[in-house]
Amino acid sequence: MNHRILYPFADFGDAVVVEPEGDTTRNTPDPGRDQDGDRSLITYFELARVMERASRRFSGLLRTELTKLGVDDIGSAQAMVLLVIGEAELSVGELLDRGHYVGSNISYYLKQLADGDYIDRIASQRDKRSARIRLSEKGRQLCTALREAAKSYERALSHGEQDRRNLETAFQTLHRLELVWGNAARYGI
Amino acid sequence: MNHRILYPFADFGDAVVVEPEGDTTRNTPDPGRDQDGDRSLITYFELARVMERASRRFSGLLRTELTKLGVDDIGSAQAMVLLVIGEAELSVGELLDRGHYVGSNISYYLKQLADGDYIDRIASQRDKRSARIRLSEKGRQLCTALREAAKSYERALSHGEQDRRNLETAFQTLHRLELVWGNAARYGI
DNA sequence: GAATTTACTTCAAAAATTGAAGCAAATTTC
DNA sequence: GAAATTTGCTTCAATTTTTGAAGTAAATTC
Repeated sequence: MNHRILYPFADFGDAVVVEPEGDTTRNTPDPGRDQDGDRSLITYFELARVMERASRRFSGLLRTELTKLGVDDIGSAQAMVLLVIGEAELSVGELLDRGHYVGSNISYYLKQLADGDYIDRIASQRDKRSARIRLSEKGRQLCTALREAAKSYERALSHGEQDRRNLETAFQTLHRLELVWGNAARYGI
Repeated sequence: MNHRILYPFADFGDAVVVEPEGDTTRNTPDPGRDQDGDRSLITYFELARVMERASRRFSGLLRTELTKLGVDDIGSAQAMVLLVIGEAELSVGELLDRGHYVGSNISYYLKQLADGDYIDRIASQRDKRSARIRLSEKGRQLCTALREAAKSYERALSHGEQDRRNLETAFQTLHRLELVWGNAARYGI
């Protein structure tokens, strides 16, 4: 199977050969198909785009859930932070590591979460600069409700062994891209 | 292999069983590992988060490239729109479909792209409401430069047969999530 | 030819992001 | 043990992005 030879047809610079392999979702954009009419190709650009779109949909779901729950003082991004915190009790720095957020950004979120009483700040004896953070009862309840809601969405996605593997593959792949792109940004090339 | 029984350990509502299977990138956050200490689990929340982070890194790369190229009148989001347009000549509506953008949003981007002379608007005889859009020479050159740049980043990601398949799996999985989450948002549950 | 629909665009307000600066506690250096 | 530096955040101001409502003009339907 010679794939190198197929590249010239790619709409974007670098592409990846795809075996169509009968899938259930025949609603796929099939990027590249129109260009060469024969073989489907995906690029990092397209992967980046689908990530963005899927993220947006996910935020949309969270927002819908929040609205349903009558929560209107925080948005999906803040809810996401709550979910990241989970049952843990951590400092802002640890949260930063966990979530790969930007410092000033998480401060902004935490302020809103604190204002809405979704989190508690516990002054630490050891280091008075960094308070520890954990969910308040209100925050915990919201998280539980969101997780509960997630379960219902999940039923729409079949949960066979193959699906699990695909999900895992997607996760690992994206994680790798995150690292590579992150390093590329920091150290060039 | 009974996986249903593993769910109770999930930190978030719904999880997916993961076979660690020796991978090269042992920098993985290993979500869930701390909770049960034995098996790694990933959830849709975590997948959504890694999508967001990877998207952010990608935008970062685009921004870096743009800066390198001396482009400072458009950002990564606008550059992405240029890449979506590619060689096509389409109406705003078609672009909307392609990119799954929000109407007012793409108007905003297109205005900036038009102001920067990255795109041409060609009045359509058939329907005077919708002009057709395509890259200007300047826009085309920028796209070419960006695609060229993408190639170098690519080398950091090995391109074996397995990698291709993983990339494809990731794409299909995210696309499916996009659809399901999108439908869920529109029609509830 | 009036009413409705389509295909956008514009606007204003809100939310999110960024980078620089600031600050106080902790640590290191002298 | 005082001064300088570092750490671990927070605050601020400026941008950028997103959203929703309203508007407009052309096309279509009634």
